Amino acid sequence: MDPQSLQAVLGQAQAFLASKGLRFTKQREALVALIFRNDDHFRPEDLLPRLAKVRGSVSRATVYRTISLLVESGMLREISLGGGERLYDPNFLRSPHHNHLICVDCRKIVEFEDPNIDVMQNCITRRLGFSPTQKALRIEGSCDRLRLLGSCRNFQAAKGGKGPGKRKSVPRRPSPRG
Amino acid sequence: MDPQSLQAVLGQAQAFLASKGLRFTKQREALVALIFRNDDHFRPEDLLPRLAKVRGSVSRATVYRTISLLVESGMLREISLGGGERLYDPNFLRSPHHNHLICVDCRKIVEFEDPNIDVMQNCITRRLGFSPTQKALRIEGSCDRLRLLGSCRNFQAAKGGKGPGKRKSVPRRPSPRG
DNA sequence: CCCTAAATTGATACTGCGTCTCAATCTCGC
DNA sequence: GCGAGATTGAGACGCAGTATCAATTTAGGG
Repeated sequence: MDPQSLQAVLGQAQAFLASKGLRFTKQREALVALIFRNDDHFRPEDLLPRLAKVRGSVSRATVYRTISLLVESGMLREISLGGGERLYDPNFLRSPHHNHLICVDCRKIVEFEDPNIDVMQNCITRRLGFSPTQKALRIEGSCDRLRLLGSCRNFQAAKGGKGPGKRKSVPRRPSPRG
Repeated sequence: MDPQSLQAVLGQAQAFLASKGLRFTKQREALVALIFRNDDHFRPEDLLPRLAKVRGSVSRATVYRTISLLVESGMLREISLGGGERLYDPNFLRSPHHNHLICVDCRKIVEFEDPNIDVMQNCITRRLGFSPTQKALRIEGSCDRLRLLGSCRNFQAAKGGKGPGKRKSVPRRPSPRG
């Protein structure tokens, strides 16, 4: 995200907090800046070490509290992969209608927009007596074509690789087949 | 599930295990019977107390291990709600193509089938270079109409209500707004 | 600038869910 | 009955997230 947009996002967060009589503290500012600096989906736990590098760290409790506020403000949304894993997605500000396609094997996530599926989603939702919320449609698939090109499992490995000590390769897969 | 179908399911489980050189033990049989006796989505932890009533209990580790096997066999599927909550769905044997609509407020789940959305799901999946897996399409909505009729939050309350001591009303909702 | 009320923070304890370990037990085929 | 290998259960363990609470920070009034 370019610096100008980031400023706008910081302003939006500040405005939201102000509207609720809450404060725009240094910790919250640091978190918002970190979250919206790039487009990555993230886990709250991942933010801790990254914060430590930037400023004098922010406590875990504050991270979770701030994320809740951002979700409440609509600036951030939770997306849930399989396996109970949940990530947060900072890209809804730019692209409010996108959905996610997730690879069942490597958990790679691709964002997409599709007006047809939006219509259909609304249709089904209403047919079943629900109200559409413009939220969370998730499709699973297998990116085996990409895997053939070496960009699937390797994609994951590349992200976690050659980093700090703790490298847990493809963490959250049950895979009971010893 | 009628007794005859349940027999068939038990047979299917046994056959799957046999095909892998595994054993159809009393514990596994009890679990399969419990899981497929009715159509409810369930959490593994919920099975423990229910098992205790039926037979001399099965350990937690065995419950999780057996569920993994059933998922591997295709008889059971995981569905993930928001909030990191995951349930298991025993209904794919009967209705292999159904999807889930989930109420963002009360977490009520409605199953539905829709050939159009299946086609579209395949189309999008392929367009993005993935292979369809016939798995997990999840839509979120708000069942506020039902709530007006008193069957949404009350629906949850009714399920947990008037039971044992521990009644945690509408458990897994963050709801940071005091 | 000082003061007070209210919001915020961080350390820590705690919880729930799921996994791992390992010795004891069971089952199958012989 | 025997032995290899599968299975089980108890409990330790780990992780993500929540709750608690004293100490700190901030806004606003005087």
